[in-house]
This record gives sequence, structure tokens and C-alpha cells, in this order.
Amino acid sequence: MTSPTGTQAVDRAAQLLIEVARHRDPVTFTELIAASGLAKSTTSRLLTALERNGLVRRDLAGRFSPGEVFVSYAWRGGAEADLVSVAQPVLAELGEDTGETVNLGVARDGGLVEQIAQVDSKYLIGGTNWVGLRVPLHCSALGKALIAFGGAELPGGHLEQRTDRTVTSRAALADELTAVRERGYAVTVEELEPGLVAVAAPVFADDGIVIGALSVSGPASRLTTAAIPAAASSCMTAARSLSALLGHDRPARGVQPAALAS
Amino acid sequence: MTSPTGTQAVDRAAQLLIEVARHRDPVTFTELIAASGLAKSTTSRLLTALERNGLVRRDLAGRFSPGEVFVSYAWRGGAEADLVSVAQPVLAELGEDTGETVNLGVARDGGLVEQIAQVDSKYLIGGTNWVGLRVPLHCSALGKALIAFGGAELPGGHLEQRTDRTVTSRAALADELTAVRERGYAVTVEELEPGLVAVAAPVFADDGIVIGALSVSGPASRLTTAAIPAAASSCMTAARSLSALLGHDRPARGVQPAALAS
DNA sequence: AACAAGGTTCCGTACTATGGAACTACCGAA
DNA sequence: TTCGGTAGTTCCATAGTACGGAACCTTGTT
Repeated sequence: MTSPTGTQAVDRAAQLLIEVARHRDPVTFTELIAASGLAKSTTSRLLTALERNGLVRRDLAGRFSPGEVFVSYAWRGGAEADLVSVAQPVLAELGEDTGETVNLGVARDGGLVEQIAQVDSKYLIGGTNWVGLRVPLHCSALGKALIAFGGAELPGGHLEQRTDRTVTSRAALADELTAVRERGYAVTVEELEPGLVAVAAPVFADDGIVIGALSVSGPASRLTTAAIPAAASSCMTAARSLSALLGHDRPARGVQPAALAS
Repeated sequence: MTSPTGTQAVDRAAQLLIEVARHRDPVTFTELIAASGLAKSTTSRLLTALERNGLVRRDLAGRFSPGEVFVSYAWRGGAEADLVSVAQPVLAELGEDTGETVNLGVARDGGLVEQIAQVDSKYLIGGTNWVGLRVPLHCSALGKALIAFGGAELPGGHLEQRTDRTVTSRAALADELTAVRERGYAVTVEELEPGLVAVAAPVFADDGIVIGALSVSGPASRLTTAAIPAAASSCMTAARSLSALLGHDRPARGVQPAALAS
């Protein structure tokens, strides 16, 4: 059986590249032969081509890691820029849906979450521009969503009491995070700022790790206990579709290894 | 003229992929045709193959950005893990050369630099294990090297006075950074901790941005004014060879576009 | 020294990739 | 609405690239 695409060589090379990029540690030539099912000579030729183009790198022991092209993409922050641009339409739709301020947040060092994209509320009373703003993990909906699903770690030390409703007990927080995992979304009610209520849901990358969270924020007067479930539901749907755009739960990735060999 | 490598299709696809990965913004099909000099049909076929394998992504407007494989590599922190492993032999040699404690540092949020790899001093009096330790940019050699070459930004606000020799005036610091750029290396003499002297030089990624710095640290008794230039010179040499390993100043990257077309 | 494992190069053949042309889709203008 | 122009995909016969078995080289092991 042959693939009728007219790109056999490229498909094979791409699968080798993916095999290298997905592994955390360098991959050996032999492992690549096993994984692809290709002939030694073919594998050697393809890998040499990938190496020549800077897509893979060979260390002194002859093992392969992703090459300079990957490295400079990552250092440049390409993934985050990409996330913002891919997310934009999703944020817009969520904003349309709920009418409230919508934010995309990612974890930062030091137990903080930074808002990296925003859609403004349709109401006169709504959030200001929070892009670039960093808030603590433990008292923001974005932060709780990140921690609950493994996208961030709560730092040691004192948990700042931002308002009289801020949860500062680690035990209480742990219980709440369990609830977050069960529900699929996080809520903060006036824990960061009096009168501010938010819900958030996690965003997954294609390999299942959490890379950020999506939130809907508004005044306590609109996001009442009764209104929260609907907002949370929209938020979760949006987060899921953003995850899907990033390749999470993608049903089948191109050619399967078995189909590579003749 | 043809390349006698037996990998024409893979080379061409790799060049298309690189063109997409290098650009900060999405690239159009037409730009890719121009850049590669290939026929429309060939370009279309190759791009479809890359897309099918998750190496590029096509947005709604039909423009191309790096695909999920790049995104998840970057989010996973693959580049940093890679840096540590690529750097290890270079650090080891620098340690051998100078006998002092050698560190690799990268910029973190909040005006800090984190040491992510280390080789211990050969002497009994030397640095302890600093891996994971974060120190301020303005009073560490690593930090100054990073700021001077654009790899980090000095945060606003108060510059902490760690010792009586810490430079806390922004004007004085600016002057010193100019000197760092001219010399190619940074020095701190008892500015972070009494008795501790260090020199550092920047490490460049393949596209010329600064991703980290390499330092040599020791007690003031050994790293005297007279001994500093030699240590700094070794440090710069090591930093340059590490940069070279990362592809910086690589003379020619594989096949040139002109050679792609038949 | 002989062997084994890991990788590369060689070379004739088979079949994959090529690119011109035809085709489709979409857009803006008249 | 029709019309041209631009952007991109599919088709197909042909050329020539990529294939893989086997020979060969290199390095580490018994």
C-alpha cells in the first residue's frame, strides 16, 4: 500500500523529526529506525538532510535532538506570540457570548499569572486593560485554574491576603482546587479585589500539558452566584476549542508509523 | 545543477519550514514561492505534507506559522533543557581551564538571573551549589552581561544594596554596561557578596539574540585585579564556542535558496 | 585479534516527485 | 450580474530522485 500523496520522502522525514522533537531526551539512530520502520540507509539519508538544514542536531554520542530552528523559535518566545494570535478569535467569541471582560493568562515565575490577551467588556462597568498585569496565583481564577491542572505551582511562603475574602489557608485552597478539577473551572469571588468576580478554565497544548487559562471577569453585581455557571460553561467551551486549535485531542496526526514502511 | 545528496524533496521542504519558523509573523503561500523559487504545485504539495504532519499550521487567511510540534517543544521548555546539555562540555572545559566555579545563567522575570548549570571549583574554597539560585541582575556578573547585550532588562524601582560595593546608581550602572559592551565581558567585585568576584560573557543563539551568560566565580583572594583578565578571556572564549554550538555565526546553512530550483 | 554493533556509502532499479497546464475558488470592479 | 484577476489545488506523463540491499567503514568489546 502506498500513500497517494506524492510526498513519501517528506512524510517520512517529518515523522523522524517529530519523533526527535517529542522526546525529552536525545534519541538514538537505532530508536529512530525502530520507530519509523525504515531501512537503515533511508533513515541515515533523511536524518543527514534534516541535520544539514538545522532541524535536528547530533550530539557527540550520535544521538539526535531538535536543532537550531527549534531552539531559536523557543527562545524568541514564538510559542507565546502564537498562542495570543491563535487565541484572539476565541477570546472575541467568548466576549461576544458573555459580554464580560475576557482574558488569556499564562504562569510566570514567582507564583504569578500574567494576562497576555484581553477582550473588553461590552458594558460600561467592566475591567480596565489588564494586559501585562501580573496577579498572584492563589487569589485569581486564572491562577487557580492553572494550579489545579498542573500548569503552575503554588510558591512556598506566605499567601498574600488581598481582600477579606482571599483564601490564605493552604488546606482550604487544596480543597478548592480539587473542586476545580471536578467542575473543570475555577471561580474567585472578591478574593483579588472587592466587587470583582471571575471564572477560568485551563487551556491544553497538543501534548496535554496546560499552557494557560481563559477567564471571564465582571462585577459581582452581574456575575452573581446564579450567573456564574453559565459564564463558566461558556468559558470552558471556549477553552476547549482553543485547546483544539492548538492540536489537543487531535484525532490522528498525519501518517501513522506503520504506513511509512513500504 | 543538482544536489547529489538524494534528498531533494526533503531539503526543499526543510527550507520552506525554516522560512516559516524564522519569520515572526505568519508567511503567505506566495512569499514562500518567492523565497524558495519552486513551482506553485511543488510548494503546495510540500506545504500540505508539512501541515499534515503538524510542522506548520495554516490560519484562516491561508498564512503559515510553525505548527504544534514547535509549539509544544517551546512550552515544554525544550530549549532550556537543550541549552543545559549542549553547554555541559563547554562548562567543563572552562572549569578545567580556570579551576574556578563556572555557571550558566538565564534571565528570569522580575529582574533576576537564575543559574541553570554549574561546574564546581577545583579548590577547597569555592562556590557552593548555586543551581536554581536567583540573584539580582544589577549586582551579578551574569546579570550585567545579560543586560549589556540585550538579554535582559533592568527592572524599574529600587536597586537593592547587597554589599557596600553594590552599584545602585542607574547612571553609574549605565556607564559600566557600556564598558561591558566594549570589553565583551562583565565583572563584579564584591557587589553581590563580600569576598566574591565573578566575570561573565554573553551566549548568543543562532539568530543573534542573547539567551544566557557564562560566568567564572571565585574568592577575591584568587580572582585579583591581575587575575581577572585571564579568567575573562577564557570565559569569553567558552561563551563564543557555546554560541557557535548553538549555531551562532554558522557560516552556511545547508542548501541556499538559489540552489533549490532546478 | 577477532567479533559485534552502529552507521554510512554505493548503485541499479522502481516508483516517487516534478512542474506545466487545466481547474476551482474567491474577490473586487464595472 | 458578469467579468477579469489573483490565489491555490489537482491532474498527469515524464524525468530523475529516492529507495534499500549489500558492501563497507568505524568504534568499542571479549
